[in-house]
Amino acid sequence: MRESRIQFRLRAEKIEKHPMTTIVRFAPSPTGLLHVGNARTAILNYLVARKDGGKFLLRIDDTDTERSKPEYETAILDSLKWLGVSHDLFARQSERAPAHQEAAEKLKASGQLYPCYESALELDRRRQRQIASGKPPVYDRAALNLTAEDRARLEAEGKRAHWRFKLSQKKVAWKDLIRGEVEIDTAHLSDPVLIREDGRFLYTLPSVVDDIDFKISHIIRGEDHVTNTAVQIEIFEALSGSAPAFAHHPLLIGAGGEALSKRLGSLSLKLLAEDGIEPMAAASYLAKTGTSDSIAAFATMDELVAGFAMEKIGRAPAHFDPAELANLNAKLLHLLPFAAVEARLTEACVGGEAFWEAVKANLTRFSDVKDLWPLVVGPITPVIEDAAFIAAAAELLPPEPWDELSWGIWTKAVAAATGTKGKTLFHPLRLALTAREHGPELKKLLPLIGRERALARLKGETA
RNA sequence: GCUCCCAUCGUCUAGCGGUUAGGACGCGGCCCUCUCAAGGCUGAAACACCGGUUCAAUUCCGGUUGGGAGCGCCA
Repeated sequence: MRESRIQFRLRAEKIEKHPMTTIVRFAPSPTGLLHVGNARTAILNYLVARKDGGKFLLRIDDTDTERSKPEYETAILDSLKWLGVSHDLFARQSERAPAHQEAAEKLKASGQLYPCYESALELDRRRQRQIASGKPPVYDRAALNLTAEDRARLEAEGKRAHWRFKLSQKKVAWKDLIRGEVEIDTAHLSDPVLIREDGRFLYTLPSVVDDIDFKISHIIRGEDHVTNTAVQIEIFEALSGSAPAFAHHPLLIGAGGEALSKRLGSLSLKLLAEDGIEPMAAASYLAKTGTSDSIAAFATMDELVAGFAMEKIGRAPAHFDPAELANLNAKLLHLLPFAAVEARLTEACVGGEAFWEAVKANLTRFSDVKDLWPLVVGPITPVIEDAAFIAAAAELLPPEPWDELSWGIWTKAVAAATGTKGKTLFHPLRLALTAREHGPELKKLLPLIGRERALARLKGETA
């Protein structure tokens, strides 16, 4: 009896926990480049999908035909690919007009979508007036009082209607996966325009229709959408009788506390890539900032998936600091094994495993390997300040084969012969061999340089 | 102007009435070391303010201040 009840409880919890398969979506509008704020939303969605074994829909929200550009869509796709956020499903809102139309007809039939005839200019003036007199700029629903005759007259005058969704003017509440209980009073909101005067849809209705048709289980987006969510829940309910789960994450703000805006073109992923930021450094930073986890470099998405939990996301805006990302980038490079970069080293026409192991701790960005490679293969024009000392050192260069011990053997011999030690011993050798004050450890570099080339440099030749 | 959210080291945060207020990044020092890194050890660094409630507030409540967001025929 007791046992069976526990079993029942367990089963019930399981069902409740996984009522359906997780399907999330990331829905950028192709009106600009993907920036770090969008990318964070994309990653969060991706991690949820991966963690739950669900699916990730990439949806291009291109209902604004004036501002949407195919080249932006391409750029967004490229950026997501670079980031390592892959999608299972793909859709473009512009291609789903019939479904949107059908939904609109349904709402018109039920009287929840009503025609309005005010001009944009008129509405704008009205808003100004409301704000000036200290009132919230909310649409007064004047069009709701229009009779059939009024409408016929306006139409006859050549006026075309735009259509608004009739809000319940009640409180809409949901349990936000990040913010907890949220309650929005739609009485404080304007009835949203769903269809423009020219017949094109605004983003609100297509978004809901597509979320329903693609069986989206969780809508995870920035907190700039919370009031939209109240509106959209009402549309969800009008159309399908239920709404998905919602999670609104805090927005990213600039290192100095200023707003991050896509429209200002700030901090696009494209720019980060050009700056030599590793995709996984960006992904690690964006997945971890604003969470209770330490911000650290992770080499694979799998690790980020393993550590992900919605509960770890905070409720306050997080600062995005490019300097911190650059630092994380270096950290990531330092922990990458040769196998992870082999192809890229080949592509960059630089050395293999020994070279990577010798220089990786000195990298801030991957492209630094190109600057370091000449230390090994030349040409390097040596800097020799004390010719006699260097000549003496050259005489003592041990015979090959060389390994990491060769450096020690050689420098001990030089020390014994010349009576120098410490910096006065090593500094001239470094300058002669690499022409630089600083650089990777010479015990690792020397075998790579090789005896012939080392000797040439010690003789003052460019090699 | 109105509505909503937030407030702990410089940054990301842990804390859920009694703690030497913990960790991570960054910063300083020491060690290692030919240098710069890397690595090891170590140090400095925070409860925004004012009122309540309470034996006791970082923690609960109210206000102030500060920050974020929304109020489009944008998304």
